[in-house]
Amino acid sequence: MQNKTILIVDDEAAVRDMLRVALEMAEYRCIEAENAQAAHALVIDEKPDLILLDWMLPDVSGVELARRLKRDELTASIPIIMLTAKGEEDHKIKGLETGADDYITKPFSPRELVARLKAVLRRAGPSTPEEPLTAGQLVLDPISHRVTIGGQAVEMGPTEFRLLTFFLSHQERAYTRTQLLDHVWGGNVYVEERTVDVHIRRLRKALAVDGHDRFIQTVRGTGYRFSVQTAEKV
Amino acid sequence: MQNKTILIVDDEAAVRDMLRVALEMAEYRCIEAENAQAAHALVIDEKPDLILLDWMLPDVSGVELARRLKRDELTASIPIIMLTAKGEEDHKIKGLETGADDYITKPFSPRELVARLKAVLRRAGPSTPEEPLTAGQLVLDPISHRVTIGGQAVEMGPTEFRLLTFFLSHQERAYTRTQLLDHVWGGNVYVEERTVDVHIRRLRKALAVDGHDRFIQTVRGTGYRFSVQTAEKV
DNA sequence: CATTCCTGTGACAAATATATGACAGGCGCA
DNA sequence: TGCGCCTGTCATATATTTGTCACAGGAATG
Repeated sequence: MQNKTILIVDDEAAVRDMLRVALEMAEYRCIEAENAQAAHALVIDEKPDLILLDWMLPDVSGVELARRLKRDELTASIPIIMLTAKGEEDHKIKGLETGADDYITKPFSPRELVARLKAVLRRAGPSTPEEPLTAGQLVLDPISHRVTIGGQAVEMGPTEFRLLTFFLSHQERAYTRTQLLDHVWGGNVYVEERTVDVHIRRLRKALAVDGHDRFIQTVRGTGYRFSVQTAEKV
Repeated sequence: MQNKTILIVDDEAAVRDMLRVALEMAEYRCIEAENAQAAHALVIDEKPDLILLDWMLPDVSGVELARRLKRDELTASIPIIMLTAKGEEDHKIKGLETGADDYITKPFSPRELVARLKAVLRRAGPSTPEEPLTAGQLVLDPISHRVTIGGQAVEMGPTEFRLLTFFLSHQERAYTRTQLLDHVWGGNVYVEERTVDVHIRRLRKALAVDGHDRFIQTVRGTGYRFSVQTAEKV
């Protein structure tokens, strides 16, 4: 099973750390934000599978953030679990009214957290396959699990497919090998960084329909970047 | 990459040796302590970048030590990885609640150790700035790791990129070669001052899209200055 | 104008980083 | 069990980048 990404939003680093470790033990990948603004950016950027949202945040309240996310077409389908402190129980119902899918009262045991999280994820069902991802002539259809360039089918292995999927949803951005390992392989896997090179090469080879790879640029000293601009330019 | 210092705290010499070997192979500098008291002294004295802390120690328990370190202003920011034995799994999360940033269960592979250690260090480290840096027509986008002048892509090596990044965030100010070495190359590297000249030249060449470099001025007898005013003036 | 500093350049060899081709183990499937 | 496809690692080939030099110009100085 592919790793789910959980976004943790809490202003206390200690709480975030605890949550992160508990979740990573359960094989989830975590990303963190300490305020609503950062959280919003991350939601757009990383498309997490679930959001753990603290009731109280320094800038905008968690409730308000939840409301916004649920109102936005793109983010509405992401389940939200609200974290509330003991005294705030009165707001429970409100929390759910704003669109949260569940709430947990602090303090809670890591076990409980993971259990409820799983429940919410299960309820949300298998994340609906999205729209085809494209880059110029290149089209990746998540539903049929197929890749084509100008209508021409392209074959590749599972890892290359995941890599390409990631690249297509994060174009024009340079990633280090480590970041790619985190995102494509999943946080709790330990492989050599050079392995990324090899898979990049395999992907390039697969995409080089006409003998030229114009999609993946190497960023010397850093890593790689997927970009269609450069690709089309030729 | 600059060498990070890791403090190993474990009462068994054999374990310390193993850890040290694994870490030194990965280019880390190691210091060791076999009890909490010695560990505490070393933390103050050496300011390690990360602490590997055994759960069980002869004097004070590792958990307690972690708690103390995290409570102290000076040491709170140092990441801690807790080492636990197989049977102690239940304690894992408790350990994390006390402030550890990650845990590893013994026995573990050296590779896993190094990987998790890197992950923890990475999380603690600074993150890339998000906003593009600009100077007139010149734009450096840290995200895509690209430089353009009036939309036209500009190629340069990693060092030139770092140099330009520095200049763009410190415009209109003259820097000596030594200062540039400190900021762009990183404090403790030994290279000739004249090396800066060469990189300045390379950067100028890269930026001289139209045949003229108007961005970097020479401050005779001192060093260089990046300024867009002069650049635009033509 | 002669001197003495400084900085600009082009060339290099060594150091690094990346691309490639091969390979053995792991896994699923017939 | 045998076969074929994937994967992660290596060792090796290539490609870039880097730090230094030696030398050419230019600028101050007197």
